[in-house]
Amino acid sequence: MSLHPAATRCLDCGLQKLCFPPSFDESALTRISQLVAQPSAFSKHDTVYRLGDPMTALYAVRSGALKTSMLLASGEEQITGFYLPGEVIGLDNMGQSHCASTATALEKTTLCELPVSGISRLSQQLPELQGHLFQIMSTELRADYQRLHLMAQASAEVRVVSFILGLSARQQQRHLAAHELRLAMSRADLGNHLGLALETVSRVLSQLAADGLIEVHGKQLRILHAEALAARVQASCHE
Amino acid sequence: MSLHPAATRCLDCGLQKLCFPPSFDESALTRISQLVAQPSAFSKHDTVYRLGDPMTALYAVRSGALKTSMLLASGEEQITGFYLPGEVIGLDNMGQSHCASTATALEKTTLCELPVSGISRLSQQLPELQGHLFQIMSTELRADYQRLHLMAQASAEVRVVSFILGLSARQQQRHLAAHELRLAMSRADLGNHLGLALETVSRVLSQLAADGLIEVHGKQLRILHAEALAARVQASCHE
DNA sequence: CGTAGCATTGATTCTCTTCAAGAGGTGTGG
DNA sequence: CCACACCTCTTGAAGAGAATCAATGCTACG
Repeated sequence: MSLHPAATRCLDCGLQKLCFPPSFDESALTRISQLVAQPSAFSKHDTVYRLGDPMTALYAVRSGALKTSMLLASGEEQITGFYLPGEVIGLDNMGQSHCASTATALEKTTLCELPVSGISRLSQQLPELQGHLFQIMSTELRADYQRLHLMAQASAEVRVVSFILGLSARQQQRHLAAHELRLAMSRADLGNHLGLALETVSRVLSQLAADGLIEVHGKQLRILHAEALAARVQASCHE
Repeated sequence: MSLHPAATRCLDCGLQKLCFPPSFDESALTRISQLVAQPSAFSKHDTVYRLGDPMTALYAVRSGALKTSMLLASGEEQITGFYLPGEVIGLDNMGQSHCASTATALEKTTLCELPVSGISRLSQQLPELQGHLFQIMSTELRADYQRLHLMAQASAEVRVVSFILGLSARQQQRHLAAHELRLAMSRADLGNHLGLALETVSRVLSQLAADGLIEVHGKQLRILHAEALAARVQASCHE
């Protein structure tokens, strides 16, 4: 048997409400649990899947943090997202035979593996699961549109602030301190993701700190004036 | 032909191969057809759905062209995509009760309406339909990641050239002339979508024309040297 | 034929990138 | 435990590229 049998049961998992909507009943959760293998552990820099790998599963983040990226022919990397506990990675590979992206752990991370074959089969039987999958995929699409807008229109400051506030909101969903963030990724990764040079990211953070809106100590970030930050994002739109 | 009743049967539709993968058999197509209402017609500037509307359907483009956009609180618009015949709009609203985006016709356009309730129900019964939906959603995700990379890293020229080549490829899929494009959208829309000022779009097009790579006459665009264009996109990566 | 909207072109300004140097932190080996 | 090297982050100065402002040209449509 497994080492921590209870931990693999979604019913007992603290992240249940994040992975699945509240509408899921006990029997649905039980059936999903049966698909989930023992959570697997990854260390910093480990890849969960890589560009070109056969697409076998979705993964729900149980602890830690990851980045997903597209590696281009030229060797350039585009970081497409950072993922926290309760979030699902691999959606961009759904329906494909092979992975088009790469997922890399940013720190010690554990993941619940959801085999696609099982998920597809089960979502034939559970309309609410199918609906949920559609929903998280469309949510991902909408989030990307927001980011596209950010990249298209927003200044460096607005991009960074939006990212910080977004991260804060996601932490809050996890019932974690909304004002104490840990930037698991490097400045370079952050810059890549936001379409900025890493120096620019650093400068913006320093400026925000100088203005007394945040405190930064390496990867640790404290939000001092969330409203003032939000105001700066709005400000760029009002003109 | 397109107004003939029989045209609502996917089996008889010339775009069948674009809307659905070849694996769909006759009975599957027939059942999908039964969901599709008579194609509805839209004029330039008509909206198919708007931000906040109840989410009732996906739409397959039958003829014409549309743009989809997110309207932000500030009144700003972010154009998230342009859609051609055989493509499906509304995926970003899947699983949501209300639309988070707006779809606007760029010219005379006809659409096949696919009610979500029917689509959801039918995809419970047809695994290949469910798989296809997952696939087009994930394809949309991957396309957005490409665009994100474009916005994050690429120069104005590369953005415009990538867009042109992408459009050309999509035309080719439709068995249309790959080198004769009609830019149904305005320069402003194009600039918005690519994260550039409309003047910059215009300048880049003029420059490409001056270099003898394309010909531009208003909305009409002819590609003279596809390879040279592709080379310019690559060039920015090799460094 | 004239007007309105869209597109092009030019000049200037500004933001971000790039290049460069130095500081802070971390991990390893002596 | 300290010293050194390595890596990441910060900060500064210069330059490039696109945005903005502004004027003119083109096209379509009543």
